[in-house]
Amino acid sequence: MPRASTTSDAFNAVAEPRRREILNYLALRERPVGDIVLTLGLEQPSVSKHLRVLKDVGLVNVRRDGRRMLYRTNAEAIRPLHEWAGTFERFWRHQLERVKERAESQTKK
Amino acid sequence: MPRASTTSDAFNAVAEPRRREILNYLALRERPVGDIVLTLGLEQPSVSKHLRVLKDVGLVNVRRDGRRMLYRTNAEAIRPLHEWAGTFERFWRHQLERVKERAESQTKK
DNA sequence: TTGACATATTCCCATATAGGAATGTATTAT
DNA sequence: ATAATACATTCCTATATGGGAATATGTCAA
Repeated sequence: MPRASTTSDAFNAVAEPRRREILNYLALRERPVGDIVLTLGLEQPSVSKHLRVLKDVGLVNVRRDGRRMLYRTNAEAIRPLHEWAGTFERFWRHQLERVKERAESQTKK
Repeated sequence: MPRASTTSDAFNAVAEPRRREILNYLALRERPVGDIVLTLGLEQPSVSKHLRVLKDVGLVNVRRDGRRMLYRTNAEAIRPLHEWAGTFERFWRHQLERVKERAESQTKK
């Protein structure tokens, strides 16, 4: 069995660094494909393919404006990721405390 | 060019749902491989391979205990994911507000 | 209509996978 | 020493990938 498709969920879609960059870029406001190409320095077909993946998992929305397509990040679709990662917050806090405690006991010595 | 390796970073490593389950299971306390096998109902070699990936990207720590290997989630390694996703929080808040506003104006009508 | 512009799709390919099966390795118990 | 236990690794295979190049589609302008 190969890896799950990039379009199977948000986790797989954002595993690709360029797609994360695109999401960052499109978070503030909608942009045409050409702007992404220029700003991120990728090939146009490459950008279109990444956008296809992002659209398929609902991470971006699109609308047509003349001959341009305006894409925008759908932040809501990133929440599941944030929430899953957030369940570990209390654990890394504990870990940091223990590191601190050790550092303090070292200083006393 | 194929997809980046699962061991290239935390984003790629956690794209696999079983690996996320393993991280959840190992968050509270360290556990031997056999416990993961029984609890998650996976094949032992499969679990070992997933653990290898998680270890390579620093998402779990290991120590030997006799003939058992005790694994534990390193929550700290999940933070980058949480932080990246967190940068979108203000955007989904805005979106929710707009949804609320629309719902309210609908109610008035 | 024809051309220019903006974007999407297709074709090609090398590569990393996840699972299954079989086997290897390390440690303890007898 | 030998067997049993607990994990790890290797070999196999089908499949999805991302980039590059070429081409297709859709929309506006003259």
